[in-house]
Amino acid sequence: MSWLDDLERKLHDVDIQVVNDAKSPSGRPHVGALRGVLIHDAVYKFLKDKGIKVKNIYGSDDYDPMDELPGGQTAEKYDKYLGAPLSNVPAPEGSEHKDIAMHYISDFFNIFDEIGAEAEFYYMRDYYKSGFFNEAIDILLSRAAEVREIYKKVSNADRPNDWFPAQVVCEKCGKLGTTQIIDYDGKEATYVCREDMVTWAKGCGYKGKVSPFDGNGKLPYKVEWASKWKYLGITIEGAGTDHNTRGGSRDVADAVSRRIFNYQPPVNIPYGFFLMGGAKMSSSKGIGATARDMTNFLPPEILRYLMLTTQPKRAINFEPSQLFITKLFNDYDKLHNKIITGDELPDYEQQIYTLSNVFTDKKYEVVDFSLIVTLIQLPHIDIFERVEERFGRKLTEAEHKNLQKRIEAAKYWLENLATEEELIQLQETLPEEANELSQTQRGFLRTYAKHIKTIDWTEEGLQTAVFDAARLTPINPKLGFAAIYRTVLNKQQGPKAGSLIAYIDKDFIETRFNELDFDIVEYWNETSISQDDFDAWMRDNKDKIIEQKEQEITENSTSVKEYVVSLNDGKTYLKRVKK
RNA sequence: GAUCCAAUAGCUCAGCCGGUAGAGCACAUGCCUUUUAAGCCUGGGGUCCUGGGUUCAAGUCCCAGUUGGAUCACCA
Repeated sequence: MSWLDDLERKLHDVDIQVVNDAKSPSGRPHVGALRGVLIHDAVYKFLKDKGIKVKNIYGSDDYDPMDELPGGQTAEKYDKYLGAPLSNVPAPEGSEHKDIAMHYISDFFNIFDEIGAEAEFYYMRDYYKSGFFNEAIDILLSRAAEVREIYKKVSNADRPNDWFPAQVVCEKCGKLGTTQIIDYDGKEATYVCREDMVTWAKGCGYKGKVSPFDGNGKLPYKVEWASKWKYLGITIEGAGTDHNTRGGSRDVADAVSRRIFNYQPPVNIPYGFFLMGGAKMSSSKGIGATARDMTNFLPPEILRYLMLTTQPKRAINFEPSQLFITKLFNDYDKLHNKIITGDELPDYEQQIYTLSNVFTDKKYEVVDFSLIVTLIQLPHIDIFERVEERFGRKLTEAEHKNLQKRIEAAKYWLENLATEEELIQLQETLPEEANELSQTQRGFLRTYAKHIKTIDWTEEGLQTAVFDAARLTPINPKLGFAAIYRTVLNKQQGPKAGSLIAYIDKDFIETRFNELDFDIVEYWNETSISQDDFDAWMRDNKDKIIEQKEQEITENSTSVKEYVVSLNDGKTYLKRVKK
């Protein structure tokens, strides 16, 4: 995988590589946040495998000001907290956590385990309150003019001379996002809590003087980023494309890091968004899948595969369609099967696999996802039993677990993502589209309905009967199947016909298959062969024939001769010859 | 306005360090007859967006442009 090899070449010359990523816990993290998690985790695992000393840290930026109302919460309750540090905002009703930052981040951190990501967590509130960033705050406030210059030069943003690169928590209203430090004497900062500081929060107008240290103050995002690099010794940190634009936050942080802290910025891994059906998912609006949704849906190895097989720079365009999901599972399975059969693989494919399949050993057999999707839509089917039947053995523990997770994924997909058309739906009445079936197909349905009266109503029997009926029509079995799916499900394809029919009422099937108008003369026209062709066929098979019957039938002054011929392979063919 | 990403078969895309253009699906032919999103064989189909440059050699590297998507310029 080139991007990892690339990265290895760019590593800083230090004793220990520190990989960092962070999330502001301002809402339920959307699935895009997982891309960062998995990219950084992949880097961590990749370097560790190479014998390079490395640690992976992940921060909760919980001292950031709350800049929007939490999803599903009332303005009444939370308006007054807009602009306050997230760690100081109370959690919503019913939460087991005290503050809203912990409320949101704790479940997100749980996800790490579930998807096999390893990281040491840290919380920015702790760093601020413990004074860890005191030195950074002092340096930045003292050199405010240089920071203003950087803002101007790098992102062409004008910062007035009474703007300082830190904010303090207002002693009166507790807000942080609304305060502007206008002076710093080396010990204390003079600030105003401004009404018009930002659009998303209103300050109280208070003016005061306070020490900006030990949690009283906080650095704004861009310079905070540079401070984290310097004081946490971060050497590798990717970020989404939103940060990576020219003059964007990454550029500002880079400049601050170099010029103020004399620290080489970490190796960057710019990565693209995670798009859902072509649209960017937004956590704030409560639309699109959250990280939690996606983790509940996809098995970890599939999710990891999806995130890692796409080159970081490219956007992942996730579609919840059956086609897309099936392909995703199949792509992974293909790779997995190559691994278990020991095929030669390009290095990067091997790498992706190793980084994707982090939980189980490699020696398990996977069950096709679309098959599972089909089976769980049919009642009374024990999938585990059916799979063991097919494998011809008991499932191993790993296989059982894997299958269980896939069944859950299939259920999730059916319940939350599948469209009407993708569901298997028994048609209560004969679908309109069935009128497009040929007379041959109609004849087949009638033949089949008649044939299954005489057999055991079992999945296998019903499946075999399709082929028997096809020979007796005669019709290409493919078209026969199509006729069944059209009349029963109003689809072109469907689950294995025998299994499907086995779970449907007998009378229903018989009625349905005889329901279409039937023009027997046209049917004969379509299915008849010439006497010569018939004779040729008989010559070809003459050694195999064990029984032969014939009859002539007439309808509307048209006559055909039907030959029913049984061969020694146990199969019976009908040949129809036009008179 | 600036920046980033993309453009390759009908569709979705792969193409790692420059070396005779690939896969899946779709399509077509043939086979098979317990194939139903779970058969098999074979085949057709490409101006690798355009124009220049570097090179013995460019889908790949460089420059300019076209089209589409995204991001930033307030905050994180």
